[in-house]
Amino acid sequence: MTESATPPAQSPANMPPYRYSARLAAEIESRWQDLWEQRGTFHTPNPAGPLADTARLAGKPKAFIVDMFPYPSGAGLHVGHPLGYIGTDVYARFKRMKGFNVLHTLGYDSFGLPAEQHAITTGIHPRINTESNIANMRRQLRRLGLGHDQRRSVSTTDEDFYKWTQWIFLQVHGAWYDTEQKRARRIEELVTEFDKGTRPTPDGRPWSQLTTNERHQVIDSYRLAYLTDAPVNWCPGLGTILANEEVTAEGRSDIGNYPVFKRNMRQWMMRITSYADRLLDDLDRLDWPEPIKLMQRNWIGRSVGARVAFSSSAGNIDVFTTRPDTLFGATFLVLSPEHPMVASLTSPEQRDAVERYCAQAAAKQDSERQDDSKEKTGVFVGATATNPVNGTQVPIYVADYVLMGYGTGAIMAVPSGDQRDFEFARTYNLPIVATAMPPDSWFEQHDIAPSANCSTWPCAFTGDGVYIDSANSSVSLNGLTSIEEASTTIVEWLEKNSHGQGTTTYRLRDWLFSRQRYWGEPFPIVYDEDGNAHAVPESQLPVLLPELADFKPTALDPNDADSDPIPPLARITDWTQVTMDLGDGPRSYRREVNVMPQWAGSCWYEMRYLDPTNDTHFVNPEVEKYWMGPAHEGHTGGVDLYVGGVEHAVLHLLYSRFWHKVLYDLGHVSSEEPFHRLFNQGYIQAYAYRDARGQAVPAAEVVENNGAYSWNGESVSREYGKMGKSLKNIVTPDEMYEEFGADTFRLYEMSMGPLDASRPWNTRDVVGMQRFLQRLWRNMVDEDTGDLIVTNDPAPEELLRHLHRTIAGVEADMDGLRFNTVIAKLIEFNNALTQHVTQTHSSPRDVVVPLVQMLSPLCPHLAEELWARLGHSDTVTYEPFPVADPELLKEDTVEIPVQINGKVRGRIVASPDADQDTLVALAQAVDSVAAALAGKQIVKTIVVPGRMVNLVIK
RNA sequence: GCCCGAGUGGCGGAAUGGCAGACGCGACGGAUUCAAAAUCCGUUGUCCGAAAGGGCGUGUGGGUUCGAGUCCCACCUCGGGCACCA
Repeated sequence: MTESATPPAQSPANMPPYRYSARLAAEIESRWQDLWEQRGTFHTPNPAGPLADTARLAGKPKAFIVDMFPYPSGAGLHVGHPLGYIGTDVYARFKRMKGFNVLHTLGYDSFGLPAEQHAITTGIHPRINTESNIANMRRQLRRLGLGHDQRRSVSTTDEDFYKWTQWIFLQVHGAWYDTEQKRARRIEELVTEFDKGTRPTPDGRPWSQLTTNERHQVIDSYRLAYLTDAPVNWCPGLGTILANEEVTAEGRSDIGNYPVFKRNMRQWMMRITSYADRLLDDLDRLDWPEPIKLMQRNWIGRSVGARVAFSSSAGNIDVFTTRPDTLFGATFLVLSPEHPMVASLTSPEQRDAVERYCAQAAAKQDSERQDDSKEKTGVFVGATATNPVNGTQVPIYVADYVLMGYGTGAIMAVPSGDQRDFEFARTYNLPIVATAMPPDSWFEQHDIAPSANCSTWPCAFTGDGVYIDSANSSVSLNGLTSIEEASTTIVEWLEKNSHGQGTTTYRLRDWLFSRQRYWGEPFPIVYDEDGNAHAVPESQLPVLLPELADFKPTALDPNDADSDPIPPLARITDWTQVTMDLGDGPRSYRREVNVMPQWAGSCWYEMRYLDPTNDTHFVNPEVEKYWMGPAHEGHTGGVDLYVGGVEHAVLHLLYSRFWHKVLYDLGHVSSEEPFHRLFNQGYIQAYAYRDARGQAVPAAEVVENNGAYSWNGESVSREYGKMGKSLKNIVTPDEMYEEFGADTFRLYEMSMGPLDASRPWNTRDVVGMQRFLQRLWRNMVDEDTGDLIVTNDPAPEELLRHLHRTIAGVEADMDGLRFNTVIAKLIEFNNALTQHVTQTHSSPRDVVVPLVQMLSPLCPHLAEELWARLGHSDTVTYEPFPVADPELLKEDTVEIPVQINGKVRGRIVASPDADQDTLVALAQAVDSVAAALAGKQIVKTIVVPGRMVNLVIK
């Protein structure tokens, strides 16, 4: 049997004419999909604007359910792609039946590198490709029966979408971060403060004395979107800047294998670091998976410590440390090779060595420098600095294990308290001084005698110890026992004596926001003759991406590190040069020729679903308030459920939170967070097979025999991972529609396991879900005549009780997105119904109706069909979800296990609320229990009423 | 190296600290059929046993508890994230 073989084709000739087969399913499904579209079944009402229908939303709570929108790939879908979309569709349909006004749709993230790269290889314009890909994906997804409001589907490349991406950029550009109020404010308010003198200008001169250019520069330095020289990966051979992910470990381009150079270039940045604390702290309020929160916390990387000034001949050297308590143990300083003071500190004797070392470091790739398996290297600069706590002269080194981009790019090295410093000190024979006496257990663990003499230590000690040798005339840490206490003490001293201050640094960097590409949103920015950036007025948005026949980047001499990129847009000189009136008459300006990164559109797209055609606002404020809502009890506001892959844990989910907070601060949105509840769906994985030469062979043709795999008689090896064209293991939804129908396919994907777990695809297993639907269909429809076999006779009580147990369980599991156990419960109930139908040849309406209702979120087409056959003229979509009757949930009797010493030895049947004495008496009367008890003494009796009895004997 | 997450039948997976293996696949047996497919019914953790029944079982080793897949400690394996962040 092959792993993913298709079952033998059914023979329609011998099949009963009304069997629920793939053929019948296809007929039902396409009919209902057309009906839904004609009737606008999934059109969701807004409280205002063109989509308003206040009557339909009256009294209903709202549920805004969003999938992470896809990039419209040309490769088409495989069965792994729709997993999350099916999950959200089932949930959305469930919530509709629970009386919620549900908004669910899907847009397309169409700008960016993949589309552009594809265009470059094929020579087809990205717009053409993008549009045909979107059309194809819409077709494939429509066939799945997703209940989306199609009127609200948007694409980030639509002009009336990216108009608002540009508008939001201008909001960010037009804002600054007030560190006192801890929020973004409009740049005009900053100007007012400067003008009034309530806020001093950077150099202290009155605002009125600054020239226009000077004012412009001061204001620009405060903006949340700003220009700066930032190091980038410049690849002249491709004519473009590359993302870190696109550069190989050897420092060459992933595509084309050209050299890549680190260079500073003028780039747009977003001041996300201003929001570091809020992005970190607000995580606590979100209903997100803990691992994702943890990844964001690590990414932001807040570390609390101190800056300490060490004086030197070239001025003060600021170091950052998280362990100010170890200051007395600092025996040398280390500067990053890029540190601006390196040159001025270097002595003439050491100049050659230092320059050589820095040049080597500059030539290295980040990945090389960060390979911590290698030995630490560094060079003495020939100068010393003074430790402010004890006046010690400590040598200054330059070493590439210190990074310029973190803290101050300079550290104080405490070899006794930091493993990296310890290794460096051992390599260069630098002194190691203990400032804390480790506990005896630490010495035992390392098999050495307790001693403060670090010469015997095998490594640094980083825990809590008793402080020693840590005092000067005005402060002493000696005798303290905790890092926290010692740190507080020494920071107070540093601040009092102006040697430093407590401070917090972050691993998070500002966001590099420009790309030297074509397929992205143009910046709404122009430059004047002095090079000052100006915002394009709102009234002139969108700044359209100009049509460009040759959209390829200009390739340059691959080895010329000093060349400059020529972004595609720079070549259209009649576009880049523009005359406009920015309030001081028509002038000539030069447009920004970079474009925004792929992330820009995805930072806010969900809000455009709310009001997709609005041409005066990015979203009508009333509509925004209704769907995104302000925070309330246990809810941060924003999207109610956001489902997508874990790969967006940091970048997209951090950038979008940042933009949302800026919009909140400026009063444009009513919630502080965009996504209240986040759920990461797992991935569908698949087996792939390779022959002896390592070539992938078609997985569908591989034969398994006793755990060995072969293809065409040749033995092949199996691996487990992604589905991919090159692995020849792709299974498409279209194949599943063809063989089983969309409802069976949906059901299988939901039944494979919990939604957040990854699982292997097995086409062989799909048939189980089809059999279930066949049995369910047969329980209501005669396979030979097509007649309904449903009667109005009441169901037997036992079946009714089973139904209500099922309702209660299904409802709870639906709410928790546990669709796999929902399906198990429905199958169990349907199996019980089958027994009844087999005996009576009829199906009681009072259990069939709720069964169809419960099935409808999972298998909407089949449910609609049965619903109509049961005599309803309207869709089942908005029917109330069945409610479990508490009376029918109570059992008259329950079977209870009787344990002897924790092992089951018998069973009793009793009333669920029988008391302890009754249960024990019943238990002792059971033969097997009595036998086990014979001659023994019961020393303890544990009874959980309605659940179990345990007799402890000896 | 550090930080997360996960280990349950032949396979995917179920189990508020209370009958381990729900449900599905596969396999085996039977009904139906000229025959097969499809469909329906039954069996299916493992070992001993003819059976009744019993022993053993949730990665490994300890612990808490009347009772542990579930809680605690240590370890092993796999998956993921970060990676000289001072």
